[in-house]
Amino acid sequence: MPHHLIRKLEQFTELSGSDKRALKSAASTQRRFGARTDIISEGDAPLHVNLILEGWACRYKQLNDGRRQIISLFVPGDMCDEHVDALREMDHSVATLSPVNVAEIARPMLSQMIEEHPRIRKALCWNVLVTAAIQREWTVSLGQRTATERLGHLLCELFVRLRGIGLTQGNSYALPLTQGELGEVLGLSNVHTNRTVQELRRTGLIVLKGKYLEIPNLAALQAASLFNPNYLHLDHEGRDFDAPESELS
Amino acid sequence: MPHHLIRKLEQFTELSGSDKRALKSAASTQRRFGARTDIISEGDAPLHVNLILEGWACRYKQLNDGRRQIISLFVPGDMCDEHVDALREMDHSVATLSPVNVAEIARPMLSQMIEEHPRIRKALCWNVLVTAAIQREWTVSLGQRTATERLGHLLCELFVRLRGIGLTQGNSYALPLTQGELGEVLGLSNVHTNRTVQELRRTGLIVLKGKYLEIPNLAALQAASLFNPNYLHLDHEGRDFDAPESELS
DNA sequence: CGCATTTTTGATCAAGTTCAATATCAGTGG
DNA sequence: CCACTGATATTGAACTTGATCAAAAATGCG
Repeated sequence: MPHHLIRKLEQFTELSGSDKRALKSAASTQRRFGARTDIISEGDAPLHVNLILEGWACRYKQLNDGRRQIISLFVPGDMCDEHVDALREMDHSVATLSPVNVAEIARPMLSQMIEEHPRIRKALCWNVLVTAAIQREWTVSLGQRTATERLGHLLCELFVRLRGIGLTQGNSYALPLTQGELGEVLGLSNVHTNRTVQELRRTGLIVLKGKYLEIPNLAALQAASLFNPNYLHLDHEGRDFDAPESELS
Repeated sequence: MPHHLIRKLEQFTELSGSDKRALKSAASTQRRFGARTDIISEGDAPLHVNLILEGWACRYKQLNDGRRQIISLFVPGDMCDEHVDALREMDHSVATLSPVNVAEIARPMLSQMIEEHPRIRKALCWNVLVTAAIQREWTVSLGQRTATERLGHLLCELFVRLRGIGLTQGNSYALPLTQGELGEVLGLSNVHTNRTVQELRRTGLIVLKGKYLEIPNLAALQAASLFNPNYLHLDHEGRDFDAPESELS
C-alpha cells in the first residue's frame, strides 16, 4: 500500500478517493530486497518505476578507482527515476540501504494514471521539482558547508521529509544508515563522520543511539546548519488543486 | 533565434521544419542582461521560462553568512527552470556571468508548443533528464573528486556540452568565467582554484589564456578527471523519433 | 558464545583555506 | 598613445580541516 506516497503527495494537494485508489492499484506489484542490494545498476536499461514502500534506498555512483558517492537518499514514498524511460541506459545505480519493499510500476500504468488523474499529475510534477531542489541543496552542502553543518543539514532535511510522511516520533526518527554510509552521503571519511557525529552530540544538538536519532531542539540544529526548509516547498503549495469535499472518500 | 537550443535538441532527435519554426516563434520575445546581474532572485515567483540565446549564466544559492555556491552553469541553448511554475517561489537565484541574451517564453506558449509538437516534447523531456544527470554528476564531483579532478571534469563537461551546440573551435572554447567564479562552481577558494589551474597547465592538460581554453588532448584530460560522458546521454538516443525525411524543411 | 561489522580513539599526513602582498590585465579618460 | 584605476591572477606563509592508517572497543546477530 502506497500510504507514504499518498501522504507525501497530500502535502502538496489533497487527493480524491479515486486518486488514492488509482495509486493503490498502480502499486500492486511488489518486490522485496535485502539490505545493500542493487535495485538497478548503472548501464541497465530502465524498466519500470520503483516506488519505495518500506525501508531506505539510495542512488549512488562509483568512480573507476572505487570511491563511491551516495547521490540521493530514498525513503518510503519516494520514486526512483520516474521519467528515465526517455534514456537508453542508467548513468547511476540504485541500491537498498535497509531491507526494502518496492512497488514496481509499469510505465504504461503510470502514464495512464497521470492521464486520468490530473491532480496526481500535478502532485507528481511537484514531487519531481522538489527532488531536483533537494539535489541542488546537496550541491550547496557539499560545496560550501563544513562537515558539521553538512551533517546537521542532512539530519534536518530527513526530519522534515520523514515528518511529512508520518515516520517521525516526536522529535525522533529511525535512521538506518551506518556512519560509513552517512560519510558517503556527506563526502566525508567514516572516521571524520564519526568525529562530526560526536561534535553534534557534544553540543547537545543530536542524540544518536544505534539507528535511532533524536533532535532535542530542531530550531537550534537548523540554525547551526544554515538549514532553510524553503527548498522542500511544503507549504501546501498545490492547495488550489485540492480535491473537492465531495470526492474525498 | 534559438539556434543553439535547436542544435542541442537535435543531438537527441532530428526535428522537422515545423518543429523548428515553432521553437523560433516561441523565442521571439528577447531581453538583454549585462554581466553579473540577477535574472531571477530567490523568493521571486517564477514567471516565464528563460532560454539563454547568447552568453553564460548560472544558478546559485547564497548562504546567510555570504558563502555562495554556483549550482549549475547555463550556456546558450539552456533553459532555466522550465517547469517551476508548479512552485510558488524560487528557492535559488539565476544570474548572468557574461552579458546575456535571453528569450522569455510564456508558459502557455510552451505548453501549447509541447502539445502540438510531440517531438519537441520528447526532446525537452530528454533535456530535463540530462540536466538532472549533470546535477547528480556535480554532486559526485564535489563529494569525491579532488580539486584537480573536479576542475578537469568540469572543463571536459563544458567541452562536450559546447561542442554539441557548435560553440567549440577545434579543441578550444571561450570560457567567460573568472577563476573566482570557477571556484564558486567547484567549491574551492579562488586561491586554490588558481593553483589547480596551474597544476593542469603544468601537466600540459589545458592551455588557459584569459577567457579562452584549449584542451590539447581531450582523452588525457578525461582520464585524469575520471570523466565518463555517459551521463550526458549524447548518443542520439531519441533516434526512433527522428522527423521523417519529408518534414525536414 | 563467537564472529563480523560498526564505532571509537590516537597519531600522522595531505589538501585546501586564509591572509596578505604583488603582479598583470582590461578598460577609461585625457 | 599613455597613465590611471579596478578587477583579476599569482605568489608565499601560516593555519585548519579533514584524510589516512592502525588499532581497540563496542555492538549486533546467528
